[in-house]
Amino acid sequence: MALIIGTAATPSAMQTDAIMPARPISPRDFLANLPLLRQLDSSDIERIAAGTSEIVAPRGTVLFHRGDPCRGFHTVVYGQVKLALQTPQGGEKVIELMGPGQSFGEAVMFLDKPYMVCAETLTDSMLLHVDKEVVFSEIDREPRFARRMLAGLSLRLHHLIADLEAMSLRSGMQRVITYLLRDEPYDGEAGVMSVTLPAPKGIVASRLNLTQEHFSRLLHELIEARLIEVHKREIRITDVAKLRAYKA
Amino acid sequence: MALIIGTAATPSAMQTDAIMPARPISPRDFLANLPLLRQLDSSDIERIAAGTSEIVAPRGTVLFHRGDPCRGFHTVVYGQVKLALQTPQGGEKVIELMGPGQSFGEAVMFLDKPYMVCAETLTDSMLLHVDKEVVFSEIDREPRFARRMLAGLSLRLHHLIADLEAMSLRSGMQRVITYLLRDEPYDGEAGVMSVTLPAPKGIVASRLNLTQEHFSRLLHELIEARLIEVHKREIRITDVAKLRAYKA
DNA sequence: GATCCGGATTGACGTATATCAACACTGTGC
DNA sequence: GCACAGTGTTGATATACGTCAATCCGGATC
Repeated sequence: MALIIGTAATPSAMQTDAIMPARPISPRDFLANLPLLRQLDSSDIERIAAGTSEIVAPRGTVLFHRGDPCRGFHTVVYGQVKLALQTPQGGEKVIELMGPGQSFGEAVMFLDKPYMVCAETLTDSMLLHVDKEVVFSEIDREPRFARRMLAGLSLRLHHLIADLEAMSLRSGMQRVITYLLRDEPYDGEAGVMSVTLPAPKGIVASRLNLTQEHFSRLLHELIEARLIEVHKREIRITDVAKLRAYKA
Repeated sequence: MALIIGTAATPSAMQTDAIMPARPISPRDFLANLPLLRQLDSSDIERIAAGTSEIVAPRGTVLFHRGDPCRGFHTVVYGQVKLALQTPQGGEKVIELMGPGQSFGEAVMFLDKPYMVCAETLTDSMLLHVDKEVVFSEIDREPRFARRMLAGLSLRLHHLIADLEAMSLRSGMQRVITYLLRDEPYDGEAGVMSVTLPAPKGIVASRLNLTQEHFSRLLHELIEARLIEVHKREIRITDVAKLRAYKA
């Protein structure tokens, strides 16, 4: 049953509300199925599990603030976590939404700097926290793990650059469209599809660097143009190709 | 003499025009003094040097385009390289300016994806290119190297998030000010200081996500407010504390 | 049902920043 | 000295977006 949770990694497949597994799974099983740790042998997993602690966090829990020191990395078992930047004036900008199977905080772990972002649960959640010490010693012990870690960080960097690109040289409308289409193969003939926003519209808007109001208007422009239909967080795309081409 | 080149790593210390060392240095010496590779023993350096090639590139050379496959990473010996995103419509956004001692392209190396950015020399430059194969085998051989690499990528990620933050929740003016003050200790009593823009104003503007025109206007607003003086690329800051506080 | 609440929408308005176009400066080659 | 190219400035105008404030809607709660 660990598989059910361990593999639901794509954002669009993320459940909106926290779902407890029918039977509780062991941290060990969960760790062993993480992309980062798969293909390590069980003695390695055992060592890592020794440095791992469970965190049960109700909705609205702040896991860490900007400025807190970093003692390891987190991974989501179930629930959803928002990573966000905050301004002194109380504004906030969502960097990323993390769901089951995803992990965060690896990068700061390797630096002697405090967190830059703040992490808060959006739903009741459970996470695992892996101490940096066991990560470091595992890197020394197992080069394959180091390579996985390197690949993981690289991927994060890649996404961050994609975001930077989106924000600096694409319009709000273009950002919305590519967000809706993000895990759609470019030549997919599908025509129609459906996506579910992983969080309230205000949060998604911030993730896209828009105000809630502007996001709302953009969606309605797309509805107006008969390209999508919106019910609550469910968005039906009636013509993928036309949507992709809209004002592009 | 390798030290002279190998240590000039901070952007503000970067020379505007390419300066050839009085005596040419060996790639080996240069590699050995790179932050990434320091404290590796000479046999390691030797192996890496074996996978390294020299690149002499006159101003305006495109080292790689977006979409090109990645065969290793680059490091600047002398000169200056611009990393930029490009829009289909011919627009471009400078991500980073790289000077002597800095390296780029490590992240893509670990992914099976093509470059997202384009790299072009802004001055006559010389670089070293290190093949990914020797990097991978060195990771397997020497965990300290893996950790350095991890730290390097993490730092890059950290900067990228700082950029994202600047672009999404700071005004153009604030971006200019923090750019000017970027390697100034926060409690520095210095009062006055002087920085030299590493590239033509249009390039720096793009780096800050501004148009050249807007950048020009912002600088003139600061001149008007008697906070800075500008001669060509040289900027004298007459009151660091006041500048930092300006419209903050 | 009445009330309340968070989330979402809608409208009127303001503004930071881009765009377009003209021009000024500075050095270089002839 | 003159032409020229690269760079930077300045002004007029446009616009994509944010801000503020007034609802509105659907679901809990009593």
